[in-house]
Amino acid sequence: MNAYAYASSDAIACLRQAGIPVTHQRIEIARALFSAPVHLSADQIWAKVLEASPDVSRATVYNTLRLFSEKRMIRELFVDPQRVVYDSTTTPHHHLYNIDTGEVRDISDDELRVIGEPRLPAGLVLDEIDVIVRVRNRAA
Amino acid sequence: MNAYAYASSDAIACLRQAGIPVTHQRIEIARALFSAPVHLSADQIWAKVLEASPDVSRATVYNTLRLFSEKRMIRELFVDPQRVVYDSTTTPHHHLYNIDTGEVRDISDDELRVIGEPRLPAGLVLDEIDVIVRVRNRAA
DNA sequence: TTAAATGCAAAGGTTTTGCAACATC
DNA sequence: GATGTTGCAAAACCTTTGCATTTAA
Repeated sequence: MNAYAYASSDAIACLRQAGIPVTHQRIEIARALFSAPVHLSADQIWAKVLEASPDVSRATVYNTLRLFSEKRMIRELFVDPQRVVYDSTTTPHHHLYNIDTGEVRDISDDELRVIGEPRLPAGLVLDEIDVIVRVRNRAA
Repeated sequence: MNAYAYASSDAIACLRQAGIPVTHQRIEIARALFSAPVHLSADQIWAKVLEASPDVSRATVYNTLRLFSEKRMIRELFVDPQRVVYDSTTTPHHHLYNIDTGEVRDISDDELRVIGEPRLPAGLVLDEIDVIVRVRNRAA
């Protein structure tokens, strides 16, 4: 047992609901993500997982994060071209990205709202709308 | 001379206005970008440049695109984690990204509007707001 | 002439992949 | 026992960097 607020049993239920076969590694990755709202890179999540369970490989973390994204358990953020950030919150909201520090913060859906319906060309289906507010530290 | 609608003299004027020293390579890269509105990756732009001028290196294209972005002559789009797309249009607008094909299209500013002012934490300055509408081909 | 830009090739970092070993049901 | 998952290491990918050479003003 470790100090996570999110228990293994919760993770197992979550995986089952998503239709993902349960494994020890997937449980630990889910716990690293869902114990609290996080915005982390794959390697940061790997580091967190290793603290609780040293026998999880980097490749498994990368592949599992992709799987979780496909199942809509988490959201991929492309804030920086060289590193994907995973967001453990999937309810609709937007993001504030600090270019100087790399920090990602959530913006609530009612603080910033997207108005209008994009005319989708025929044969296309909406997947999601990403709004990223990029900020810098004062004095660029 | 080649078939570009955007002449070398236009490119030279554009570079001078941005405060960038004029070189043969930068002229060709500007012509590849500004002859028509484009959404292209660095390698795609390199390929276009090579058609007109075979003596431009890949590194110069990458470095020049970063320079142009810093000078706000073009805009960097992070639609996909493994490839930056450069947008030759800098007036405010949003983007439609086809996940299946990789295609990027512009959405006019009045078709989709962002309402609200994000509360910026003290010491932070707004850089820009990116709105990316992600779509798929029907039947995922 | 002199500072700056370029080209080449190598390094850098993140992510994916192939295949044997393993765990789960 | 059968199918799917994992681990390892290597490969793949895009992008940046160091340094000698060349170019532009």
